[in-house]
Amino acid sequence: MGTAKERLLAAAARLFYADGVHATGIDTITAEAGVARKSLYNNFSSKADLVSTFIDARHEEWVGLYRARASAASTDSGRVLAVFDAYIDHANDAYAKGFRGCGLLNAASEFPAGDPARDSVRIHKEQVERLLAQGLTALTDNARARELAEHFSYLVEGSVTRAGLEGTPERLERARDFAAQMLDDL
Amino acid sequence: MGTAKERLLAAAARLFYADGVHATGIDTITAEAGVARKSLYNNFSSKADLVSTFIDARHEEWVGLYRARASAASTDSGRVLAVFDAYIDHANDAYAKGFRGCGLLNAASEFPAGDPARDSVRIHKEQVERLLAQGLTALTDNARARELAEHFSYLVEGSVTRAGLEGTPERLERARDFAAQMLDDL
DNA sequence: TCCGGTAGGTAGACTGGTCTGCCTACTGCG
DNA sequence: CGCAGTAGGCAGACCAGTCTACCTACCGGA
Repeated sequence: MGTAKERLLAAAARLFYADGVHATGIDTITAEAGVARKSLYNNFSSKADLVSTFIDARHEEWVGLYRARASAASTDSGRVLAVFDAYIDHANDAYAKGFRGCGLLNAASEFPAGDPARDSVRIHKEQVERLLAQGLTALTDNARARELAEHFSYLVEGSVTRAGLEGTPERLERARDFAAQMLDDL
Repeated sequence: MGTAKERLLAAAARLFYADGVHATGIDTITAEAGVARKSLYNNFSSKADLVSTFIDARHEEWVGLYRARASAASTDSGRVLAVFDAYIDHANDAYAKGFRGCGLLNAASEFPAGDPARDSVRIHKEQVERLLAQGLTALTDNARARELAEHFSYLVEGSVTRAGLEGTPERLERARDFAAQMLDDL
């Protein structure tokens, strides 16, 4: 069953994603994890600390999905498109209450401007763009790679948002197609 | 000062945008509006009703910004890019606690899958894409117009999300540039 | 081998505060 | 009068977080 900390983090991830951060109470998390409330405060200093850990874990999880896709790709284009694939994998995961878009963007939108949680998500999205740019340098010059990375970032984030509203990964796949066509045209 | 209903809606819009829907209580809204709690329940059947009205009002407000930009545009391309301009206008509005991206997307992300609030926002975003497609039919054939409208929708939604994380409209302007270049290449 | 300390788990009471929503009583105005 | 507003009390639920008390499991030393 894993340690109390692992189970708390897994339960929090499920509930935060499905219902939102503010809508999920401490009692709900401990009940879902099958753990005493004290154990939560033994492992996390506050709910904000749990949220922060959740965001970092989500980030690592996505990077893992991306790396798996990137190392399995056989072409330079494929390695760029691995960013889209990682999001599609994410969308195809089983979600208790349906696909609802990017968990990090959803979490960020619950916090006011200037909140550390928003900064963490901003940095995560900047890293996604950086990974796109790195992949693109194998295909074109540096300036164009940066420009395309920014363009692809908007395609990814926009399509994952639309996909989340509709509950299916279709729009992510469409965005991937657009990106693939642009790579072909290079 | 306007009627109690108007002031409640304006106060709710400010607070929902700045702090989020769940984080904003009834008392905070009535205090911000300078209105008694009873007046809220005289004009809205529940907080959910107020949220629903807020979403509809935001949609109408955005359509107004778009129409102003579209009718001021002198070229077919300009009328397509008016969608980006409407979002940039929106971002440049004065926000009490800073620009935080699209208020409708932020609101939607606070509700679980299947909630009517999410449906309203999904329909809003579909209408934005439809407006893009309508503008694009003046510039290319129908199939390509639909495809480009989808692509531009992702550019808009992705860049407004990134812009919201960073607190400035810069990324929206970059996305507009990308779209403008694609229109030039038609 | 046994003994005692420690770490981390359980259950659940409790505080102080906020949430939505309903209620009464009063006021100003057409 | 009647309506729409005001102020504010109140109920019932939920919130984060603290606390007590008990229960293992393990580990090091006599």
